[in-house]
Amino acid sequence: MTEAEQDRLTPRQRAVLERALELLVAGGERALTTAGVARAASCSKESLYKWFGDRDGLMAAMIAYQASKVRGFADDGGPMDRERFRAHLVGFAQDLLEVLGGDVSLALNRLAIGQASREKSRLGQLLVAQGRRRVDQSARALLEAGRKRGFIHYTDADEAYRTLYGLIVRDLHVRMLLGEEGARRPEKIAALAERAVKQFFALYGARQKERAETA
Amino acid sequence: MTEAEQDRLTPRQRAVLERALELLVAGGERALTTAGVARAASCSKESLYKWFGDRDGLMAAMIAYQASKVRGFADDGGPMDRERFRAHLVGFAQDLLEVLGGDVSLALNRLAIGQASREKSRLGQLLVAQGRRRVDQSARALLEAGRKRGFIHYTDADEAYRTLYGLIVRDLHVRMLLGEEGARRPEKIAALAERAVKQFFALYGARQKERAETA
DNA sequence: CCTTATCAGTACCGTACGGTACGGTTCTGT
DNA sequence: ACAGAACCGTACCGTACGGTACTGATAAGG
Repeated sequence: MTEAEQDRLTPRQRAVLERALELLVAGGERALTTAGVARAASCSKESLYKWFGDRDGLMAAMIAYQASKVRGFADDGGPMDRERFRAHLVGFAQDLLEVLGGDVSLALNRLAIGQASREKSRLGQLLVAQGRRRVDQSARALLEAGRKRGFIHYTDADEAYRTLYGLIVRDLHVRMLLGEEGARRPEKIAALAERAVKQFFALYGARQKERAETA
Repeated sequence: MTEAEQDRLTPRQRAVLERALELLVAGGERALTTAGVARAASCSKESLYKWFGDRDGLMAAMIAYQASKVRGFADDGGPMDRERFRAHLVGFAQDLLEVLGGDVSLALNRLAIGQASREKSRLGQLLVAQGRRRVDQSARALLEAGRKRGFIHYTDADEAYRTLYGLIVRDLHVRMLLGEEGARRPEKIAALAERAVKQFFALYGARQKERAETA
């Protein structure tokens, strides 16, 4: 489902997708039945099939709809000193941890992972990737802004971003997906973000560039 | 299912679990039907229910059985200079990436993640955690050995290990779980491991301890 | 040879789900 | 006011699955 089709959703359809997402969050994929969605959203199954084609189409629409709500982190382009850049990175880390740990995000990732084995309907995985790309690209833009101003140094932007991602998320995402209780600690997010950014600067800060890059 | 019960499995039952794992790898959870397992393993459904109780018990047995095959990385305790320690870390990183990217591991993780939402049968998640704990503990022992010999420095072993994990795995595990093609690149494992260990030494090497620890 | 236990194979049952069809109602445009 | 579309609620159908019961074959033990 393209972005153009996405905008073509009527408010009614958006409301249906919201209810469907609630069902998915509450009960996992097994709770996402067409009859259940129709009942919860007070619409007919016939309308569901008319709007979304089939169950796979409904799931794809749910993912695309949710992805359309995740906005990137805009680079205001204004003056930015080193401390402001660092604060931006910490903010990115916090937002990332909050997004990944959100109920809807976890439920949709579980759904997409569950569908990953089926040859057909790989759309789910692609659409989740589309949702992630927004976050990724804004983060890459942020890194590039810091590099141009000389706060950090790298030769491979992708490598640098993935390292930042690893330092922030570690194994938290998978553990949250597995339902591990200790993994979701919203009160720890600030400290996790600070530590990750500190480590990232230790690796990619302009004064230590030789240590992180040379292979 | 405890380790003692695990050993009580007959060769016949192990063979059935092997076939069940093959089915799961080939077709995901939807392919793991009781009739399908019985047919593939040439046993009766009645025997399946006698041995494993129900479908959840079968899945738990599969996870426990597979976890029993994942061995940790033994610390030979012998003399170890800095280079040997580094080589051990690189070897751990390679093994970790290979295990996480294995077909059976991915299939079982997808299965456990799919079951995570259901209140009942959280066993799957716990047993996967048990399987991971073997890897975790041996890695922690390796780090501790390096710390005692002064090659690295940290105050919180858990923090250090999680950082190492993040540097090695980054977002590869989730992307592999999502079925992303570009994520599974066995030929890249060696380079990934080298880079991760290099970055880990930059953060936790004994000479740069103040940069990684002080918050 | 007889008994007993185990197990493969099959048939069966209840349930739940995806998808379709239809009657009745509300909204919309003319 | 009227025609047509959109849509809700429900009933329905085919299928697939989890779980159980039954039958027949095999093999060990006396």
